Amino acid sequence: MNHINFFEKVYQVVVLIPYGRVTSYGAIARYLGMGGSARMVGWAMRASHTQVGNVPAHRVVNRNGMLTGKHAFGGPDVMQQLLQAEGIKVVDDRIVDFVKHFWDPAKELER
DNA sequence: TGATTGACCAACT
DNA sequence: CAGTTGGCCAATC
Repeated sequence: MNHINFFEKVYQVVVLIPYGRVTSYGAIARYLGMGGSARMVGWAMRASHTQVGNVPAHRVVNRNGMLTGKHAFGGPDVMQQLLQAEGIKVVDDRIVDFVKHFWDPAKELER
């Protein structure tokens, strides 16, 4: 029914990320059935933070758990601060125990 | 309108 | 092991 854009789909998934959890661009892209469009997820996120602000984009990082988009939050430390505020430890722009905090939409929402 | 870029990922060399 | 290339889709130049 809704002809939802790729961006809308990404937002829907990202907003469902629980507190203190993180996920990756590729995981979202795969969950949406776009495997290779991981870059678009990042593109959508960057747009989302400027447009809405309700999207916890700081909970979305790359596959290595590295805060690649930190600079898009208006400051190089904002994203790290937000994650640490949720109990996620960040060292050297990378999430500690990333796998432990990792939240896979295809696995949690899935099926 | 064609070419380039972009908060990525995986494979290949 | 590190650098390059291809792929995905959309937005910007």
